[in-house]
Amino acid sequence: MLTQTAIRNVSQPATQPRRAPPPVGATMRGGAIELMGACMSFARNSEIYGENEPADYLYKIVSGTVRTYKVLLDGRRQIGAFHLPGDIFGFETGNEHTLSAEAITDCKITVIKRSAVMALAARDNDVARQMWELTARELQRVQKHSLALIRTAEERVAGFLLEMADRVANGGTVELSMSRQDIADYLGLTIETISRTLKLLEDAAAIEVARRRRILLRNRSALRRLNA
Amino acid sequence: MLTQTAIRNVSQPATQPRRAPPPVGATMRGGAIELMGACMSFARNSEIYGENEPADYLYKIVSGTVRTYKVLLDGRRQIGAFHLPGDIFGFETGNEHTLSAEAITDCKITVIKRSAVMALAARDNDVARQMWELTARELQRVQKHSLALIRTAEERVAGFLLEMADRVANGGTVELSMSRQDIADYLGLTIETISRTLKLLEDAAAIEVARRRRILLRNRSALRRLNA
DNA sequence: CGACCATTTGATATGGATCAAGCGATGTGG
DNA sequence: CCACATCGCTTGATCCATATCAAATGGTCG
Repeated sequence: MLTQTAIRNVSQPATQPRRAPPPVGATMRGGAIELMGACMSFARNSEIYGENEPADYLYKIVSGTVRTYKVLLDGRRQIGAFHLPGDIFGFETGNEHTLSAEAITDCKITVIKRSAVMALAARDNDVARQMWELTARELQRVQKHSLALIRTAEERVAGFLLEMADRVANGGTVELSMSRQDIADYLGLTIETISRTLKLLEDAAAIEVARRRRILLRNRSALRRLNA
Repeated sequence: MLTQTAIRNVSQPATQPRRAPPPVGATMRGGAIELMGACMSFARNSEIYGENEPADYLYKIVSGTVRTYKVLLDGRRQIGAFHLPGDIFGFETGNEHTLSAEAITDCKITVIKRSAVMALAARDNDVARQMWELTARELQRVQKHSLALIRTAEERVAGFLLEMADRVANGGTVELSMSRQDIADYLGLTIETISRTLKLLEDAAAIEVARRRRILLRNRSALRRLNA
C-alpha cells in the first residue's frame, strides 16, 4: 500500500522507515566508488532526507526516481534536480542538506555513511578525485539548469525533454517518471503552461504525446534549435 | 587609456595582452593553495577567457571585479557569476571553459597553470580536498542563484543586494562595481525592471540609492523577508 | 462502475518586457 | 572653461508571455 499525497503537501512518512539505519562502508572497485551500504527501499512520495538535516549519508539510486527540492515560505516549491538510477546524490559542502529529497516513484537506494567516504578519500586520492569530479559534474548540471531558467517556456520545455532523452531515452521515446507538477516546479513554470507548451510542440510536429507521460521525440533538431 | 565598449558588444582586445603568458606553479602555504603565477592586469571590459577555449589556467583575483557569462544565439546574455578580490575562478570539469570571463573593472589577477594544480592535487590530497571544496562551494552558490531565478523581480533584487552586502559591504553601504545591465543579466531581468525595483525598495524604506552605484541598506530584515 | 486525481482546456489578469523619451553625470574638443 | 556629445540610468506608456482562476475531461484504481 502506497501513500499518495498531494504533491503540494509535505510528504508523509511512508511504509518504509524514513531514516537510514547505519550502513556499512565504501571501497573502490573497477575505478568507481562502490557503495556498500544497506540497499534501502523508499515508497513513492516518501522523504529520503529533509533540508537542514545532518548530511550523514550519500545515496546511490539502484532503481526509481528522486527529486531534490526546496519549499519557499509562501509554498512555492523549486525542484533542484531529478535523480535516476546510477546517480549519486546527497553530498554537500557543509554538514547539512541544503535541499530535501523525496522518492518520486518507489525506489531502491544504496546508502553509505559520508564519514566512510571522507575517510577513504583522505587516504586514497583517487577516491578524492572522483568525489571532486562528481561535484564538478553536478556543478555543470546546475549551471546549465540555471541558464535554462531565464528562457521562454517553450525553450525550457524543449530543453527538459532533450535532457530527459539523454538520460532515459529508449530510441525516440521518453518515459517520464514525474508528474506535470514536478516538471513545472523544476522549470519554474505552472502545470498549465507545461501542458500548453507540450501541445504547442506537438502541433509543431517536434514531439508526440503518446500517453501522458510517454513523449516521442519526432524532431530533435527542432527541439535543439530552441535550446541554443 | 581604457577602451570602453558598449556592454552588449563583444569586448575588444585591451591594452593588456589577452592571453596569459605561461605562469609558473603552485604550492601550499598556510593551509591555502597559493597561486604562484604571473600577476596580470586586465583592462575594464577586456576578455579574460572565452567560452569553449581550453581551460589551461586558474585565476585568482587580486583586485577588481570579473563577470562570467554566456551569450545565447539571439544575443541575450546571462551572467553566471560576479567574482571579487580573493575569489578563484576558471576551474572546469572538462578541458574547456563553459562560460566566458571579462573584467568589469580594471583587474589584477594571479594566473596559474591548471596542470600544475592538478599535478599537485594528484600527489597531495590536501590540495585535492581544497579543490573539491572550492568546487562544492561554487556548486552551492550556483544552486542558490538558480533558486533566485524563479522568484519575483523584487525578491531577486533584494537577494542580490544581500549577497553583495555579504561580500563587499562597508557597514550598511554597498558599492556596486557593475552596471545595471550587468545586474539585469545576472538576475534575468531588464535594466528598466532593476531601476524600478530599486525605487520600489527605496520607497519601502528598505534601501537608499545614494549615488547610482552606492546603495545603503536601511532595513536588512525587510530585504531578508523578501528572500525567504 | 464510480470516485478521484492528474491533466487539459478556456477565460482573464498581471508582472515584467518592450518601446520611447527624458535626464543627469562624465568626459571631450573647441 | 564651457558647449556639447555620450553613456548609463530613470521614467512613462503599452504590450505580451505566463500566471491565475475556473471548468471540463479522461485515466486509474478500488
